[in-house]
Amino acid sequence: MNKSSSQSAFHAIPWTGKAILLVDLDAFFASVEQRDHPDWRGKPVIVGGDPDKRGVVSTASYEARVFGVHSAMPSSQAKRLCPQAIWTHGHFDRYREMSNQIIKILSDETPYVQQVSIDEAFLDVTPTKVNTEHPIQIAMRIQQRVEDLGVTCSIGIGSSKTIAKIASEMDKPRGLTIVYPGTENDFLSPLPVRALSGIGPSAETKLKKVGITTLGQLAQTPRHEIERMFGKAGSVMHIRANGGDDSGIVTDESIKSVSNETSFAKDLTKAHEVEAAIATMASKVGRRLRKKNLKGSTLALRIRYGDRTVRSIQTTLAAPSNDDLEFIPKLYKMLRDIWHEGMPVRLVGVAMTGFDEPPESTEQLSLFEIEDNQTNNHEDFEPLIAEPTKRKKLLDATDSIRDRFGDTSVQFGSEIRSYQNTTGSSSKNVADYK
DNA sequence: TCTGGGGTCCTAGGACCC
DNA sequence: TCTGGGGTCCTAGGACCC
Repeated sequence: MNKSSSQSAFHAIPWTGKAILLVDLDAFFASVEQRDHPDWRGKPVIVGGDPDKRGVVSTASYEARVFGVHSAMPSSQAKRLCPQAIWTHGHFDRYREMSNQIIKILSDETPYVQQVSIDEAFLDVTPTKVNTEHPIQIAMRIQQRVEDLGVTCSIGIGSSKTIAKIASEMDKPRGLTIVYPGTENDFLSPLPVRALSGIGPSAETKLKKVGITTLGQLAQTPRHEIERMFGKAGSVMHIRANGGDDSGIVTDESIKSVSNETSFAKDLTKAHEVEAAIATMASKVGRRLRKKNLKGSTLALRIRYGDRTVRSIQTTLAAPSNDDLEFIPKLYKMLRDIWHEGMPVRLVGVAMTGFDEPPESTEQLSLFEIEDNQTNNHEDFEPLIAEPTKRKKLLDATDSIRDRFGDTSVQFGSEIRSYQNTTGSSSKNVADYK
């Protein structure tokens, strides 16, 4: 990319003050699928759960959106609207990989990159004496480089994160929307309150009851009235509706929780089914914690009942843990506090939070060591897990095997039951694997 | 055959300590 | 002996985001 030549051909109103970009990848998951499957390009593609298993749409390609399909729509409804759509459950490692490549592109422009999700990031590209380039030029170069990777993005440019975010949504896909400093209030005032990040269905309803439907009306309402309705959040939304938002780019966001949850095609009612589901979720959480080298001190269990009401229970562990063999029994105890046999269970979730302790140094076993440590004998299994350091090695080894051969390749007793009960698929235990 | 799964942040009440 | 207040931790629930 030749900066000087593109600069000479570039004419725009000079940018004064802070410049924030919001880069949003267009229909990201579906776009990656179309990139990776050339024959899917130009066709409706839906990434989401099964229509007959209470699934929802994660992302719909623009070709599918023409039929009215959109994110979070029940898959069953999407299927009715667009029966010819190509359906996939998604390949999240692949999306993560693409996302990382794009973050690298953004990091070439500035160190002030804040990734807000797998498909969105803020950048601070405020012109300085050293970096005099116009924000629009930077945005155009980012769009080109992202397209070179085979997906597209929309970008909003403004004087704050709030403005950049809303601007990015004005024109999709491949849009570039600029809100010049000083024009923020004209830009915001006609927009519906829902345009503001932080105002969801609940706040929208509450505001409508007092006659506020636009950001202009929200901005004109005395601050204290909005604070009375929404507390601290109200103060923030009032400031933002008035074009104010001095929040900066946060670059070092550490993980605060790791969770796994699943909804069932049919509600569970039997204790062994619910316990098996909990064990499966817990083992996934444990594995991800170990992968991230994290140990959590607060363990939480979440149940959604047949009537969709939710209950949760959490407990503080005596010592931080990432060992599901250790905390699964605790989850069973917690389960008894919020559920009894016969109550329909629609969803089970397990979460670990409380990562206060600095992560301990990574200690990985090589594949050779794993094979050396691997046992062929089921009788050796129990004594092996009783001793903490050996247990860590066992967990490392099973994690590695799962990485290579998939989740169902290695299962502990409590999990095996879950697969037999819910899917009927065959499974192997550690001892069978070699 | 309506409404997932991964997160973050806030609130409010109770326990406990000083 | 009684009362109070602040700070902090813990817990459950809920709003919101992508």
